[in-house]
Amino acid sequence: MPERSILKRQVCFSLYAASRAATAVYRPLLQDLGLTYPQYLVMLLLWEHDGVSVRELGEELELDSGTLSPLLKRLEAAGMLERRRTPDDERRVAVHLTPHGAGLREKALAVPSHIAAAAGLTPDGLEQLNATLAKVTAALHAHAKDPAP
Amino acid sequence: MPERSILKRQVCFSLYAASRAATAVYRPLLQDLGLTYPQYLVMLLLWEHDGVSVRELGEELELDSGTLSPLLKRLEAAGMLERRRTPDDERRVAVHLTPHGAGLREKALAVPSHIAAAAGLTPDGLEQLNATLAKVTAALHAHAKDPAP
DNA sequence: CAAATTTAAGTTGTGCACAATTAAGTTGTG
DNA sequence: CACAACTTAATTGTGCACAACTTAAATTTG
Repeated sequence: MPERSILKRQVCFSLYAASRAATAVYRPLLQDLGLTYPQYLVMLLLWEHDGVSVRELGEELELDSGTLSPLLKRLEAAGMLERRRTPDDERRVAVHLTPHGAGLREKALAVPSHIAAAAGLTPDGLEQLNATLAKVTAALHAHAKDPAP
Repeated sequence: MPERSILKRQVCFSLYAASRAATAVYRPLLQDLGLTYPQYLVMLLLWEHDGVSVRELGEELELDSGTLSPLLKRLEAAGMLERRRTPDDERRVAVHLTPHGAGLREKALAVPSHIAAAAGLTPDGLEQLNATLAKVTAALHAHAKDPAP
């Protein structure tokens, strides 16, 4: 029978612990860029597609405006982006990179390989873990919406 | 080549998203017990071994006193536990369940099976994911301590 | 077209995480 | 024994997450 502690037997704790451990590896790397991990995720999206709306960011990150609004405000205060209401739909706020924010991309390119190495998995193992996690997340989301039987 | 977004290709985002999705499934179940997910983790440890110290809780959960002290204070205020400095070493604080806290265990027994079902994995798949995550977390921790080459 | 509904973003309040610091107790060493 | 080094908790301050609510704009509908 498993000798592991009550926590180590629970896959949800493993997720929780792994997620925090990954963020901890990111932290010093991102600190050099002046970013936190959630801020880095926002910047990744903006580097790919400048000018997305707060709603679109929230959809990709699975975060609501209660989290994103203050986060974007901080990034704006740091001079990395600007928020502008879109003229065609005054409800929406489009997020645009400043030159400083756009320039940070170069320095951020080295980050992912660092993390991949730290995880101690082969590229194949990483890919497989990623696929499993995507599947689990989708199943959990489906369940959260309709916590049926 | 992969059509997935910049985020979905990153295993760390998958971890972050999966962890939050799992917590979201826990939330309504634990709300019935008057617990948050981190509080539930603490209670799991106490149900297994009453009277552990704050340091030991922190070691198991990989959390420091900056997180645990206020969390325990809230559980104490809710009447679930008591904190007592140990006589043999006045630095340590032992955490003891109250009858109410101990009694909650029965109601919490149904929780894990709910989550396992929601994750949409076979028991085998869960076990394997758990093992992979444990391995990754250990590798990440090792790297965090010594961010060498 | 006016009222009701829906959508987008922001605000407020609670509870983690975590860095940095503080305070008090214990241990080790000269 | 004295006192430096270490250990344990708690505190302070920042930044997420997330629920609940507010405000304003757009859309739907009677």
